[in-house]
Order: sequence, then C-alpha cells, then structure tokens
Amino acid sequence: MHWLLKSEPSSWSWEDQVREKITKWDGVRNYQARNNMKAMEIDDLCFLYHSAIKEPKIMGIVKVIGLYEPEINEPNFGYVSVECVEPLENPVTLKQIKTDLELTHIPLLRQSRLSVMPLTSKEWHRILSLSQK
DNA sequence: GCCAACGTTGGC
DNA sequence: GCCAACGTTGGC
Repeated sequence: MHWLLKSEPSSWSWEDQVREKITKWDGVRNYQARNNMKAMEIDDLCFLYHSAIKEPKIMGIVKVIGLYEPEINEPNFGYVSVECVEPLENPVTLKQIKTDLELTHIPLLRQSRLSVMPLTSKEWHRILSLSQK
C-alpha cells in the first residue's frame, strides 16, 4: 500500500530523514492516524510531506521497515519504523495537488488535520509523475 | 497572527 | 450520551 506522512519540518524534516536514514515515526496522537500506521506493511512506500510552512509540499519517499509497535509507557499509541528511500526529483506542492483534477479526492485535501493517510495507487503514481516534470 | 476544522475532555 | 469548552493542526 501507499501512504502520506505529514511532518512539520521544524520538528522533523526531509533533510533530517536523509541524514538519519532510519527513524521511528512516533508522536502520533490521533486514533485514525494510528490505525493507518497499524495497517502498514513492510516495504510499503510513503511520501514525506512538509506541513505548516509557507509552501507545504511533498519532499521525498520513505519505506516502512518496521511494523507498528506500541509505546511502553503509552500503550494506546505507537510508531512504525521508516527508512529514507529517495527525494522527489521536484517537490510536489499542495498548490499543485489542489489544482490537479486527478487528486481531488486525496485525504490531504478532505481531512486537513490527518497526519498519516492512505493513498490509492492511482494517487501515488499521479504525484510521482507530477514530481518528474 | 488569524481562523476554520475537528478531536478530546468533562460536566451534567 | 449530549454538548459546550477547549486545545491542536495547518493553510493562508
């Protein structure tokens, strides 16, 4: 499956991901987002999206390398482990996504606050092709 | 910095 | 179980 992970670059950025390579995707405190993480499988690919900045955009691709694990002291929530794969040739901006007729149903536009969301294979490939222009 | 959307909390 | 109050996210 394919996913989109949001992050505020001031707390965790694509550049951080490139430098650290592997990270626990933790800190999610929303049940819907958590359930999406629970549904992730090894080798699933995710876009990493920069939110809450002037020009929000998708920066790159990470891969799930560790299944969902609960936190020891907060068992209702947990994390998956992801590994850096590659940057997008050109980042894809929220503006581009908003104006793209093939992406009108993407959860990013409908549920602005959801931080971990599934993408259809069609949406995934459409975004990839936008990044290759 | 503002505000809309929306999830959570807590009183009843 | 309802709903008002409140806090957080995130686009602009």
